[in-house]
Amino acid sequence: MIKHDYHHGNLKEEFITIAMDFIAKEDVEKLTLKVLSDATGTSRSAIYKHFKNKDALIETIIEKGFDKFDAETTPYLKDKNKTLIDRFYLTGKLYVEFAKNNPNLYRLLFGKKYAHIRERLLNIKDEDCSGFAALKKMIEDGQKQGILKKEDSYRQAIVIWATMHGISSLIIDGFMDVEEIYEKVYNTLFETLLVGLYTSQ
Amino acid sequence: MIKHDYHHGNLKEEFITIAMDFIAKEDVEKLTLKVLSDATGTSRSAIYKHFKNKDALIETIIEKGFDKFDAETTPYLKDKNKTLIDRFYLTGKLYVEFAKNNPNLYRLLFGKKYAHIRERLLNIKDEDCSGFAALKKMIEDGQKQGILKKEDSYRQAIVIWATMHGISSLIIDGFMDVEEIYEKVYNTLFETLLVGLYTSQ
DNA sequence: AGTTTAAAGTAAACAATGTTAACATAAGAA
DNA sequence: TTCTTATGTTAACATTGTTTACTTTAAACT
Repeated sequence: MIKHDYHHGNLKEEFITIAMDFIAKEDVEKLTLKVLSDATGTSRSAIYKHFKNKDALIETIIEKGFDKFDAETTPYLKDKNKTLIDRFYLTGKLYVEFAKNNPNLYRLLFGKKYAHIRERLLNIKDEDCSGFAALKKMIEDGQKQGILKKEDSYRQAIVIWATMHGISSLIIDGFMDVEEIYEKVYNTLFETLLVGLYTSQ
Repeated sequence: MIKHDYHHGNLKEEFITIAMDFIAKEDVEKLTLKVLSDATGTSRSAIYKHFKNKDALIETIIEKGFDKFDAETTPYLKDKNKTLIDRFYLTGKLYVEFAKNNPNLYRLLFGKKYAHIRERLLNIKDEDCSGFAALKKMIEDGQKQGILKKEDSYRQAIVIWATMHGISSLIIDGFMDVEEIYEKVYNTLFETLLVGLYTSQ
């Protein structure tokens, strides 16, 4: 008598957990429905009782991913015990380290492939777009304190973000021997950015 | 009597042309062998007489892509009629505009998906890696002229590249309303970069 | 010219992919 | 107990890249 184990219990949660764990190790491209069914001991189509389709699972992963991203990169953003410059420096470092430690997830969150899903979930221009909004506020604080040039804070935020995104992408997409030069490059980059945003006011 | 049109003539070249044209419009993910066979009026397996497999075609596309990239982004690099700063400014702009005008190709060249192929074709650290090597030389010129800080030119080149790559990626991967703010963002970014690389020497 | 050979095409089959439809089982409410 | 619904399964589909065996044609060699 074959035991079929119908009614698995918490299969939906298990799919999500397995998918997150998988992406921690391998690219999202390799995450197939077979991977999920094998890992749960179910059939390839079982997932359709819990998600409309594969994209709906990916959407959940992206949501969870942004939660993780926010949790890991924002702790210093509002830390009143640190100077503004330290907060910039440390937050930027957390950003790049998040990408380094979670390359597949970072690409999933910020890449093109699932942009149509991401766009449904967040908009940079929204007030409640936590990370970016907090960065903008920090910049405005810096302007008031006379540390940063009084320019359009949205543009300045984009410039900072673009720089961090650029170095993160180059690292995780295989353009550098990361371990050797990462620290030095980050410091050069941060100094460049800070000085550039500061002077000539 | 069915005319089979055996021996197409220059099928290999046609495959390459069609693939390049396709990528000019749609993402490389959507470039299937069926697209190629339909466009040439051949069968899906015809391509295997001209390329070992699909990756081999992609490799050719990547080679051609880098040729195009170099041709379109390097003209000002060695232009003796312009100041160094103008050369920086204009080259950076050509870089971002290449990405804007060829988003799918840019992603193919600089993304992760085909990094294993790209790595066989070029290495940033090589002397003959035209674009990056030329940038480094330009930076060293700038240092001699006292325009740029005397730091490790490799690191400075990475910082400049990362910044351009970052803004390009954000634009083509759907994080901005490009047309509205592109010019202003680029200028803020360039100024930041230049001032940052200049001062505190 | 006639024959041979190799290049360059085809068609048919494979396994893997996401997805759907029809069916089966188990759990809980009536 | 019976009915309903949630949650599984199996089988089938079209599409993907790829391989194998076969076919046609062009060119090379007597």
